[in-house]
Amino acid sequence: MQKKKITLKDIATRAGVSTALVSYVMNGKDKEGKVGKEMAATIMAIAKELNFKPHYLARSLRSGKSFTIGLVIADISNPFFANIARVVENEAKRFGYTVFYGSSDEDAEKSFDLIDMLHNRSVDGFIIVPTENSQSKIRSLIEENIPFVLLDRFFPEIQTNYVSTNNYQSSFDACTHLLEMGYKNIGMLAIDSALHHMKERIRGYEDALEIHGIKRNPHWLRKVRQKEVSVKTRELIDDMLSTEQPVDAIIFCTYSLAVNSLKYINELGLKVPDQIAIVSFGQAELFDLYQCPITYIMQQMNELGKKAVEILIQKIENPDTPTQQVLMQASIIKRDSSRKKSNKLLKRST
Amino acid sequence: MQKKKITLKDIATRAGVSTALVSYVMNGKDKEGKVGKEMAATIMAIAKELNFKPHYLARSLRSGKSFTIGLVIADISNPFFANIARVVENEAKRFGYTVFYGSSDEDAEKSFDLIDMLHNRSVDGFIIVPTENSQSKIRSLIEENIPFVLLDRFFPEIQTNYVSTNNYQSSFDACTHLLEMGYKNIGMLAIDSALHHMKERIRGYEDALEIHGIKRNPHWLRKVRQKEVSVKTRELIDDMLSTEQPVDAIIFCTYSLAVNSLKYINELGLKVPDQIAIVSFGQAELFDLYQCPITYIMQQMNELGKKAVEILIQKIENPDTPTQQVLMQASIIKRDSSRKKSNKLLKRST
DNA sequence: AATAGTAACTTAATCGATTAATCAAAAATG
DNA sequence: CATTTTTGATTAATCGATTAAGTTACTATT
Repeated sequence: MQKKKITLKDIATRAGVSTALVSYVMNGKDKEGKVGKEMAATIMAIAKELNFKPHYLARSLRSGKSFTIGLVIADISNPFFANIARVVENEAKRFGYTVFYGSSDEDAEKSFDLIDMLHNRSVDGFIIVPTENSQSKIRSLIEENIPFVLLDRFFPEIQTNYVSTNNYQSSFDACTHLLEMGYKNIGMLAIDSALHHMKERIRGYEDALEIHGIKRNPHWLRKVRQKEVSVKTRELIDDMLSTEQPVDAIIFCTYSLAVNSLKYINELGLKVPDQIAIVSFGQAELFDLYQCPITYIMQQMNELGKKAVEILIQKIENPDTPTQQVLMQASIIKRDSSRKKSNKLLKRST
Repeated sequence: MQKKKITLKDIATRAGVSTALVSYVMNGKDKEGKVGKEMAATIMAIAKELNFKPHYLARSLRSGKSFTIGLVIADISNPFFANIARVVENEAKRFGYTVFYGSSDEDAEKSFDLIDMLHNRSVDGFIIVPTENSQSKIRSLIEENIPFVLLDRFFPEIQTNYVSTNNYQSSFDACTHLLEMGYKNIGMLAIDSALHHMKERIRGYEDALEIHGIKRNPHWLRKVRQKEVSVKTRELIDDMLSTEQPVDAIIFCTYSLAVNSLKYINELGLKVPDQIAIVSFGQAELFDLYQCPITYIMQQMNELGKKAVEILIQKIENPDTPTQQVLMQASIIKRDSSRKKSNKLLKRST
């Protein structure tokens, strides 16, 4: 149809009025008795006819509000975050906000760039899944008074809004569940990271063993740097299995650890759960499709995403809103991969 | 640090010059001898000191270029598209462009909204994975002279830029591969859609059977509407298996069909490939982790994404660039799920 | 009838950056 | 030395929408 964009001015000219009046009508100020009824109707009609769409950049430039929020997630290839992104997007839309997102790939530098880029594009606020070593940036956001909410992870030493999961409890529950199912040598494969949520997952595991009077074995808890997951996972699993007290169950602390490990377990030909029981953090279709369904810790993705959006928008629209910190409970979805330990001994076929 | 944003004006005031000069320096026009050397240096120094970041909205409003592109994908929960999104993002960044994306969830209406929204936010162009029934919108983009490239799918009746895969060939190859491995009753589970790429996948399958002298059985080719995949898949698989000529191999046309079917095949306790061989479109970690590794058709994701970005940016920067249409070859990754058919007959335990 | 009040618009500044047009001063040219 | 060119900088319009402040013209009030 038309080649150039219709502006307020086009409508104003057509109606023989000023752009201001058109703007008022477009923003519904006519309901407040500021604009004549029939004039308002005329303008609305013309706008509809010309298929007017406001120029958001211009609007934002003038008003200082863009009705956009920046979402910085840690890893888009992790289905948990992909889903969170979708929830955040939908929820934000309900409030009239658009979401721009990017993935930091767990790299602090990259997350800084992303935040800067989004900030330069004038987003009104951020929802951030922070990476290791990103405290400085978070602090500078606070100093610059930019509204934001941390999601899934947070820094206990920094006073910020956050929405996260009680990882200590989840991990404690996971380990307890395995113990109750009759497993005794429970291992944990974790990420070697300073991030609090990871430390909590480890602490929960350790405490559960402790409380149930199980003596921890250093071979059972292995950590690997995020970047090395795909190359180091195998040897760590090997190590867990080849100590004189080999593990009979493993808790995977992240989705990527689970993927890599499950692949290796398949290669080794180990039977789950008879030779090795499994509980994993993260959630994915994959867990339904493995040789046997995998027990996992289900976080309240929908609630996490919604709450984060809610808090952020509150903060954007009223900067005086006090800091809010939410820790949600996760539940453990029990499947075959952690079913009651059978008594018959199965030899591993190495 | 500073609370308010630093603008050109701040720098200009500090340097005792006009904003215009600062703008020239910031845009590197000083290299063209338009600006005095030491003045340029001073301005640069001040900009650095104040940590100046240009206000993109203002810049775009004035210049009419935003250096952003809109990516509309069909379904973010499909790992194929999630990966494409990442490739596009990275490639665009190399050219100085930022990508804003959204998922249409295979819904034409939603894709229109997304496109409009992104257009109102002044993206310079689009990369679109079109949905069924979105021809009208595509045509209007052409009329409005908005640069765009269709990705993964296209409409043969509309003359547009596109980057896609030779789906006919891929499908033909997949079916031929199964025949060569000794399977005779080959089924295909497809999406019931008017989209050309789906029709091509079906045609490739049919032609392969035809050419190898296999008489097609209507029970072997079953289609389901996208929205009904999760509820209808089971009965279609049942049907394929319960006809008097039951299938001994199935080709899944999409990732979601594969996920749902594989889940059901697990439930039925069927052994892959002894009781049912499998080849699937799409690619995902899941295929590595199933009861046996799944043979799949690997599209050149990286090349697809890169080429789409390349064509789009060409079109943006030079609107006279002629239409470009690229069809890439896919390759078939052969795994255990389609290994040579064993002779021993296995009875299905229904 | 004079004044206040209000309904319905318009004016014009503004957001921050870009850029065509212009100008002043210095340098080069004949 | 007068004139043209070049260099280096400024002015001011502009992108499209918002919004405080101002202007009419008309109605209501006393």
